[in-house]
Amino acid sequence: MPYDPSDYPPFAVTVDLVVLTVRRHALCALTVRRGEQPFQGRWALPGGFVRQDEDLSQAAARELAEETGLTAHEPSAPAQDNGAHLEQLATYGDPKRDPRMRVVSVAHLALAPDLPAPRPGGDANSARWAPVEELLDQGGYGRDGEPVALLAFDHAQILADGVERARSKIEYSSLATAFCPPEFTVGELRRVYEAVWGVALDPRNFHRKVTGTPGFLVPTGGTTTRQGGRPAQLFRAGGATLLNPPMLRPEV
Amino acid sequence: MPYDPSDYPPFAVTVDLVVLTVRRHALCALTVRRGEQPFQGRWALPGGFVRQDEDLSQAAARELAEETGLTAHEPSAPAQDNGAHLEQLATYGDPKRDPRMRVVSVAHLALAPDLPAPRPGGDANSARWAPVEELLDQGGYGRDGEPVALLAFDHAQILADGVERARSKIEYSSLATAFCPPEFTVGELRRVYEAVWGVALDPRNFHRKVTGTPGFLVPTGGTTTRQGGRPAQLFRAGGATLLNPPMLRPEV
DNA sequence: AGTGTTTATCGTCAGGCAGACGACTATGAT
DNA sequence: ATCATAGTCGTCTGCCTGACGATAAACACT
Repeated sequence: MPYDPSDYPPFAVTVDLVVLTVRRHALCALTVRRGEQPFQGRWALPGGFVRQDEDLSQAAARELAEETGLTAHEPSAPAQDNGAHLEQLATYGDPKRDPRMRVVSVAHLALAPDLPAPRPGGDANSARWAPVEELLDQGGYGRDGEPVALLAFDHAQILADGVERARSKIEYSSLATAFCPPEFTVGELRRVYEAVWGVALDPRNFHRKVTGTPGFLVPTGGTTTRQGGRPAQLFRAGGATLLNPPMLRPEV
Repeated sequence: MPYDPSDYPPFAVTVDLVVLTVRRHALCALTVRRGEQPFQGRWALPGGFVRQDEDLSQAAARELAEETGLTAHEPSAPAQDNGAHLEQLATYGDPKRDPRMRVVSVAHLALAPDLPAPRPGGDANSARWAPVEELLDQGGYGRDGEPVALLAFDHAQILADGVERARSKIEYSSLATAFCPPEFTVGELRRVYEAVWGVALDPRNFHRKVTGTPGFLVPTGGTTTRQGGRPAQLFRAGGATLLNPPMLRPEV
């Protein structure tokens, strides 16, 4: 297959972001309102064009910073500072996915703690955290009675893929800590799992499991009572990234 | 971030293929010899440009058919006919990955049985199955004494990612059957796991595990003796795609 | 101060599964 | 006939999980 570098079909390449967080016991995704056609006025995932001189991961990190102020770290490093976890998700290139032209979008998945920077997009009117349940439950109505239309383009599919990635990845990795602040309790981590999976977990078995897995949690020595009830130990994420044996997601 | 559809940085988009099979107890990848600059004469992964009117998965399936004659089926469907498993792997877009221009490559992973069509590329001189161990063991020498140079472009990284995907995915899915012919024995399936993981497995525990997992294997009623020794039952891949609990890869 | 509520943490027990490994079976090779 | 090879069935032990009882330490009442 010889090919001429000067004779190839031109594409536009974008990055789209699935930014997830846990708010009020619900898994939420960052959405922005579109200002132009097509899908004007509809909600969409944040994203933008990849520039000529930047890598895909750089473009994703740049878009994430522009939309949330979060800085990203690589998938290999555990979440130690306030940055968000960022990893490539998948690439979407259906010829008809953008009616204007041929656009290939490299979707990325970002996991962030709840509101380290409470300004999604700077313009609060054009960006919001929406429960993924509402976004994926096609044609429902939001809490404010506003009809929740389908996301623009193929973003509902991208979001669904990102949510599924997050749900499965917290099973066998310590990624759930990316949803937590730098210091957190076992109960807070459990509520993350419960929100992402949409199930209730036994607090006693969960506590045994996460504290018994070497390298998962490192006690900081402090305690907190911010959840009410008996004070709980504070932990940081340990160095382990892969959990073996994994957390088991209850079936059904 | 308003953007003008007529004003965007143009990219070339390609698909590259990591085609894996198991030959002679070794995990092998399909490589082709490059005829042009850059990296002329070096081995590379098969691939090519995405056409203006085709989807990414279509482009990958087309390239796979051109190089091997295999037809692909979707990741959701289990391998029932002679086709190969094909799924998207990841996308590589470093600005310098191709010295000539900005190329974004959407890599795909294909798993095929050993030689259903023994013509890799039609031109036997320009394509070959190479053990991934040689390809990833940088700077070694092949069986014929020829120095095994690094793969062209970033293809060593792409191959490593594809191999890692395959290694982890056969843990929790029935994907290992994609390396087997339509009918196979438990022992043949075990040798697939051993080749992909590079470990030895206990035949008795393996047999108990795979025959005891509902939906993994369906007996055809026939037996074979092609491996020597006592005749073995023949199986087809069952409908189950996810194994729960998963196969456990021995550590270290 | 006492009582109830909430959350955290420790313990116990039974069932399931995996690793180690013995035993037996059915072929082909010598 | 004997051996080598590969397949198949069992047994046993240890670990992990799910179910769930019990205790501990805070706060909000009255």
